[in-house]
Formats: sequence, structure tokens, C-alpha cells
Amino acid sequence: MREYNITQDVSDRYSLRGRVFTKIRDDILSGRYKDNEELKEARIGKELGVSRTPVREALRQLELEGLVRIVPNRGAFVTAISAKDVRDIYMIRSRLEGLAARWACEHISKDQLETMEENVYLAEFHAGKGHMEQMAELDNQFHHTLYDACNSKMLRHLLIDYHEYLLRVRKKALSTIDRGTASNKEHRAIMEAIRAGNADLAERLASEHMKNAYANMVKFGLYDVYDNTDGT
Amino acid sequence: MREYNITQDVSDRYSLRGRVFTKIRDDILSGRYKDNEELKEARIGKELGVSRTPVREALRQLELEGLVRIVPNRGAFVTAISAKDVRDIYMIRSRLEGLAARWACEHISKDQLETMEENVYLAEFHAGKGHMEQMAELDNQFHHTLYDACNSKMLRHLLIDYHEYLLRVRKKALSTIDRGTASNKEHRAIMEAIRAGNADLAERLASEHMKNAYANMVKFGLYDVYDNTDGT
DNA sequence: CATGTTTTTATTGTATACAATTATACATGT
DNA sequence: ACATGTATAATTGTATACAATAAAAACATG
Repeated sequence: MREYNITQDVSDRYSLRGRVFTKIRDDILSGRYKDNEELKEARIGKELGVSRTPVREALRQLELEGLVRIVPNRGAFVTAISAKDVRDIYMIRSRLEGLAARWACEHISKDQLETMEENVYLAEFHAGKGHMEQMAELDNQFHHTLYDACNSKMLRHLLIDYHEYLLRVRKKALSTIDRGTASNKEHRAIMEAIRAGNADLAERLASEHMKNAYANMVKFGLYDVYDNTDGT
Repeated sequence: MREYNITQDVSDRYSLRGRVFTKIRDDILSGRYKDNEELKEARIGKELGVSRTPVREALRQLELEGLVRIVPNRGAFVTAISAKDVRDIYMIRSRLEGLAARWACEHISKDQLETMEENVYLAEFHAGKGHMEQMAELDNQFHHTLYDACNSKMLRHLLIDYHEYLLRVRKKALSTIDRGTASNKEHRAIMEAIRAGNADLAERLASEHMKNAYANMVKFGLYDVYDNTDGT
């Protein structure tokens, strides 16, 4: 049987539904829509030049993502992401990245480990040169490799979701050289713990790594999130 | 503004889409459909006496839940849940319940704490009498109270998803009196750690609690999962 | 003027029609 | 026999029509 790309997930960018889904999600995450704003199928369809059908499907999916709340027979309403939500996601990710690192200790393949090593070495080079785009890309790759290496469909799915989520919210992750270098040192330590099969250490390091990433983001105010100081 | 029940989430049981969604999900989780089986919109619609539209929407949602894989222009295919997936979910939950307990230490309200205490006392009573249905219900309630008390929309959403997921997969959670009693003792310990505001302890206890629940389930073979010994 | 009731309008929910895409069956040439 | 091309059928993707529901407006009544 043919194999299809699991990573692609929902956002098949070439169907109308996929494009509508992505568009609405980005509009919500970028703050174009306010919290609790009503999303009318007809208006969005007209705006994007499509019929209501793909819009409806996209809205139903966004509900599952938690970005939209659907009230039967009434409509779809934006559930915006707050600064607190971002913080929560980072803390959730810190636990789950830790778990992924733990599992990777047992399940990582030779190829995956090599990919990680290569990543860390390359990142060191680019950090020295101040190549920020490459650093960001390598950071993504490192984490994706970890998600693959943990050998868990469920955990991988979850982590990729959150990872993409945050990519859209924050402006630039590793935009300071300092953090880029520090981050890569942490990557190296995680990799080495995995290589050594030290699950407890790997979990702890990966968890700390995520907390540090959050602390850095806060320190430099690197996020787009409009402050809904809601008492959710 | 009127408040709508967040817990209800997607499965508004009174729209066709909601019912179709629930039906297909249950059919997948109960093993009626085999792994990789194709789910044709027309057939399902005919079987349930509805048109393709609500079926399509339901399938798109199930894709987000990870139970269905949609290949553009080809169709929807079942992604069955394996015994390993169940194990993974328990481990993921162990981390996240721990986090919920940690956050509950800071955010739990007087009412919620009281609800928990009541729950634990009641469960003790029913455990003594061997009332298994009540025990199961109280177990659900305890965890839901914890999810509310952690004061995180994101974490709550995630944990409820997994909780429901597992409810459908396993036959009976607390079906042995022994586990019921032990489980409730753990609930009490978690509650007391939260009351004392001891975040580290609460996180550790809640995490252990979930691991124990899993160990018990395995010990008694209490799950429906058909063994797809797939090398995912 | 406030309040309750009816009518109208707007919007979502579902079914269906048609277009686009993919799979299948069969023929043809090598 | 096997690969390749072509016609046909099956299936999904999208648009639209109509039904059900809820909101808004208009109206009546005390």
C-alpha cells in the first residue's frame, strides 16, 4: 500500500478547505479577529471567493483546534489565544518534550541520531556566523527529529500541533544570537543524554530547554499576543 | 453574554453532524472498522440515513482527533488505536495530570477544593460498599474537578479529550475493588498536597496516580484494544 | 412607555447537483 | 505476457437550493 505523508496532517494546502482552514487560523492567531467575534460562513466565503461548504468544514475543524467555538444553529465564534495560553502551551510542551526525549532514548535510530548530531554541528557553525534564518530552521528540524525519534504517533502528533501553533504566534524565536547559542548548547546536551540512553537526564534537559525558550521569549517580548487579560 | 457549555465540545448530540461524528468515532474505537479501512461518505450516509454533508464534516473532524486519515481526492481511512497508543496516552496523561495538579495548587478555589474533599469522602463510602458504578462516576468527577481547578483552558481541553478517549477504549476502569480503594487513597493524597499548596508533591502524586491506573489496567487486561502489533 | 406577540429577516443545517479527480476495465501494440 | 493508453465508472470536492432555527424588527396592547 502506498504511504502518505503523515506530517501534512490537515492543512493540505491545495484543497479549498485546506486553504480556508489555514487562512482563518492565521487570521485568528495574528489577531485580525477579536475574541468572541462571530465568523459568518457567507461573509468569509465571499471574501475568499468560495462557497459556504469549505468554510463550514474549516470552521468545524478549527473548533477541534480550540480556536473557534461553535454554537448550534447560531454560529462560530473566535476563541482567541491569550498570553496566558501561550505560557500554558510552553509548560505543556516542556513536559511533553521531556517525555519525547525519554522515549527517544530507547527508540532513536542510528540515522536519527546522526541527523541530530549533524544538526547540532551545523547550528554551531551558523550561530558563529550569525545566520538567524538557518538557526530557526535548524531549531525546527531538531525538534521534529526528536518527535520522530520518540516513536509515538500520539505524542508526535500532539507536539507537532503545538509546535506549529507557537510558530504562528511568536514573531521570531531565536532572534537573539545569545539565545541561539544557548539553545544549541541545550540541544547538544539533550542529544548526548539520548545517545547515552540516560532517560531521566534527557527528560529533564528537554523539559528545561522548553522552559528556557519561554523565559527568553518573555524577556524580549517576542510575541504577538494581544493581551486579553481574561479571567478564563 | 450567554454562557455555553464548554465541555460539550464538538459532540453536540442533537445535530446530525454531531451524531454522525459520535457514531463513527465509537465504531472506530470499538473495533468495528479495521485499520486502514476506507470510509466512504456515500455508504455511511446511506447507512445512517443522512446525506453526505454531515458525514464529510464528521470525517474532517475525526481527522483532527487522529482517528481518521484523509487523503485528498481519495478518501478517508481509519487510523485505529493500538495497545501502544493507549499506553502512550496514559504516559502523556501522567505528565499532564501532574501539571494540572501543580497548577491547581495555585489556582484552586474554595468551592473546588470542597468538591474534591466531598468526592474523596463519598468514594471512601462507596468503596466500602462495593458500589462500582458510583466509584467510576466519582473517579470521573475527581479528574474533571482537577481539570477545572488547574485554571488552564488549554490543559483542560487536552486532558478532557484524552479522558474521553480512554473512557471509550477501556471496558471498566475501576472494576476491581482493590484498585478502587487504592485509587481513592491516591486521590486523597493528591487533594491534600493541593490543599497544602505543595506543587512538587502534587505533580508527582498525580503523575504516579496515572501510571498506577495504567499498570492496573494492563494487569487485568481491561482493554478492548485489538492488538495491532504495528511497528509505528 | 414598557411589555409581550407576531412578522420578517438573517443565518445555519442538510440535501442535492454538478465538476474534478481518481480508480477500474479493457483494448492495443510490443 | 506485459506495459501503456483510453474509455468508463466510482468517489470526492465544491456550489447551490431549500428547510429549520434563531435573531431582529415591527406591531399591538395594557
